[in-house]
Formats: sequence, C-alpha cells, structure tokens
Amino acid sequence: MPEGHTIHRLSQDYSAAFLRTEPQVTSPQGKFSDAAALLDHAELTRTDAHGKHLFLRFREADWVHIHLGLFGKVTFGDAPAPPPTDTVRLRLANSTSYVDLRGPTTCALITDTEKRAIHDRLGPDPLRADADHQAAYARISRSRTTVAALLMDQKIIAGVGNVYRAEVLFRHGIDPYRPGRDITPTEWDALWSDLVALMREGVRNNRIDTVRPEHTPEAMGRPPRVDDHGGEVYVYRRANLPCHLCGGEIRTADLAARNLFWCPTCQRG
DNA sequence: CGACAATGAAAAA
DNA sequence: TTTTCCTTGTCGC
Repeated sequence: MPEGHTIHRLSQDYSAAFLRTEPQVTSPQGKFSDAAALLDHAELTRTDAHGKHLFLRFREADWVHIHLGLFGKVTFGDAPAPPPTDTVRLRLANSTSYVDLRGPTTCALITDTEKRAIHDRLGPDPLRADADHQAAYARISRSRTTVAALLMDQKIIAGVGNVYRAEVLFRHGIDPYRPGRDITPTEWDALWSDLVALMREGVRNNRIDTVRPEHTPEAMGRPPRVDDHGGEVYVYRRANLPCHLCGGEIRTADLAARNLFWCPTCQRG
C-alpha cells in the first residue's frame, strides 16, 4: 500500500526492529544475493525516507535503496522467522524479529552520492522536516498542467499518491483539472498544510483517513466504509456512489494513466 | 502526451 | 482465469 506515509512508517518500523543490531541479511529469491552477502551481519545504522523512497544504512558505508512500486510489500514478524517463500527479495532477521520485502521495483545497493542524487530529483516531502513547500509552489504556479497531475509528479512534491491527491483536492473544493498556474498562494498553503497533517496521521495509523470528524459514517448515520485499503475517504474509489456532502455522483476518469476520482459539484474550477 | 513493461498477490469473474 | 492496484521509468510519436 505504498504512498509516502507507508514509506515513512516503514522507515520507523525497520528502525524499531533492527536499528543498532546486526541482522542476518538474505535474498531467498536470489535477485539481491550478492549485496545481501556483503551486508550479512553488518550493523543497521540509520533508516531514511523521502517521498516513496526508503533507505537503509548499513555500517557507515552503503545504503540499500528500496522503492515498492505499485505492489511491493513488506511484512514484519517475530522471531523465529518462518522459511521464506521464493518471492522474498530481501529478508532481515535478528534474535527478536524478521522482515520480508517482496515485489519492489527497486532494491539496490547505492553510495552516498547516488542517494544524494535521488534526493535532488525529488520535490519537497510533506513528511520531512527539511521540506520547502514554496519550492513546490514555484513550479506549480508556472505550469499549465492540471493540478491533479502536478500533485502526482514526484519532482514537484514527493510522497503524494493517487489517494492523497484525490482526497486533498476534494477537501479543498478544487477541480482536479484546474491548471497549476490558477492555484492561488493561499490555496497552496492550505493544500500543503493539510497534506502535512493527513500524511502524519497516515504514518501514525498506517492507513489513509481523510474524512473530517463531522462527516464520518457515525456522524452522518451511514454504514462505515468497507474497503481493502482500510481507511475512510470522500472520493477515492467511490465512482458512481453518492458524494458524502452533496449526494451527487462521484465521477472517475483516466488522468495520465491513473484513475482520478472527484465530485464535480463540490470541486470547482 | 499515451502505451507499455515490470514486479506479486488478492479479489472478482 | 482475469482483473486490479496507493508507481514510475522508458519508448515512440
């Protein structure tokens, strides 16, 4: 379930289970075996996250760079670790815990320099203390591209995925097709601070909830939403269902090969 | 810009 | 058995 909040949560969870320990490192699937052999029983010294990129530092040397892509998954468990299945790209195991990584787009050993290059090509991340949200606005306010596409562009803002983009635009009543240059500074400040709050809560709860307290199913007398991603949302994957606020139909469309969801009544140009 | 490929698992048909 | 997915690099026009 990878948007930025997931990756920052993983950074915390890898640290909680393995920081300052010297885990056994293996690649049962084989695609990361050479690097795993180098890292086996090395100390995990840091973890870091920027947008959807996760970094694990071993010793004072190289980093493991992980990107989950669309369906990479990470599973934590208590020791003793069960026999790994043959899709496990990377397993860490110490005396108390194990963690399995499956299906990542990227799992590679990189240098400090290469890591810096990744940070340099990513935009500000609402979950990072060093984020400069005006840098994102500088690009958005000059662009004719739709705000919905810009929010998914990791060079402009890092960590926002398909759920957060749909939900934050709904929460601010902004039409996803509005060009970036028509977003006012006030609107951008509000969007950014909302993303900071929503994504922090996402890290805390390990799921995406975007519905304000006054609009929860309990408050509105609706049945709670049952969805495989687990959170409560306004529009994401609610195509053709009634809008929680106005009752109109939620619409869906393809935008840059992704499913976009919005309420045409509540979200105006 | 759109199409497509790549990775894994689980839900829908 | 097919479809779907919270991603993104690449390729071709």
